Amino acid sequence: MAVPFDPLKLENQICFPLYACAKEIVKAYKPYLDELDLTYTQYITMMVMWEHKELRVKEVGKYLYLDSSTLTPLLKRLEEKGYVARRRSTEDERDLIVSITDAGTALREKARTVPARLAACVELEPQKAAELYQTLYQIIGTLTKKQGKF
Amino acid sequence: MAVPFDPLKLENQICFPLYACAKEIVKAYKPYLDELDLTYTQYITMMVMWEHKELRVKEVGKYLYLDSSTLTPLLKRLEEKGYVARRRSTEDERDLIVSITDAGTALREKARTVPARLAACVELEPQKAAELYQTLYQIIGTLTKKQGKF
DNA sequence: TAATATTTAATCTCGTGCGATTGATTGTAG
DNA sequence: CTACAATCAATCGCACGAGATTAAATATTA
Repeated sequence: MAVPFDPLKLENQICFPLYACAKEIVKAYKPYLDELDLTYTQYITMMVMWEHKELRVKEVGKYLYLDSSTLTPLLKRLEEKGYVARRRSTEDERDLIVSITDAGTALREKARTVPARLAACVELEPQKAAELYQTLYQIIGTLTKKQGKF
Repeated sequence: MAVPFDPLKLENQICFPLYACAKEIVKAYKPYLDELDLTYTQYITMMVMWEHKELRVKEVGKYLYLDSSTLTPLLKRLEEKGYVARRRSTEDERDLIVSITDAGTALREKARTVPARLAACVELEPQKAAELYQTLYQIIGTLTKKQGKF
């Protein structure tokens, strides 16, 4: 008896393992990020700030696929921790400029070992990691093109 | 000049595209799930209920990698919508048994076209989808084994 | 220039998610 | 049998994340 393929079964979903995997990875980061007093979203925000030093909220959002409703409170928390500074642009008062502080730059040193420690947790072969990376960005590209905004 | 590989750059992360991709996919589901008056998490919960008809909260959580702090309010919302029923087990009063209702079963018909419509959005080649599926479950397996609970 | 449209960060509401705790129930060991 | 441990769902606090709206500033157009 052939069992018909059921597209509404959880095990036949491609999106569910993606959703679950993302959650489990964020969970895996937690012990390492706790040492830095950062959540995962704050961590990737700091990554963007470490690289660019100074960005408008809009630009941070473009890198992270997040909008101001998420970023505004998050950046305020990072400001409270002393890792970033927030000020209005003088050229265009609509823009809020986020810049890295010395403490923020210093935090980068503490974070240096995080990627390797996380990678050790995930134990993914380089070949598969590369394929995964390519496929994920392909999907992101397809979806964000359709949804506009990015 | 060789540019040194920087593991703290966003573009060198494997976890970030996973996180971003999961979010974009949930966003892509939205228009289709709006028709069913379900969020994504409610949708996958219904998927589990369509398949198993009756489960303890603990078991639902085992399938979805969620615990009662997320599921209890979510299941109450599904109960309000009339898609599931909640009752205490008589054999073990600690267990709460979730069961699908007729309205919940009927909803499955309305949901039938969702997977195909979403797949059309994502536009992923079957070969890549299969690899992605395998890799994601491999990672989930590695992480959940380490983190216990599952 | 004056009215209108656009852009931007911020705010509000709702629904997850997670860690930690609580309280009730059941299982277990002395 | 009784103290103790384990197992549940539920609750609480906090931090996202998205959609919708707001208010201010800037750009565009009539």
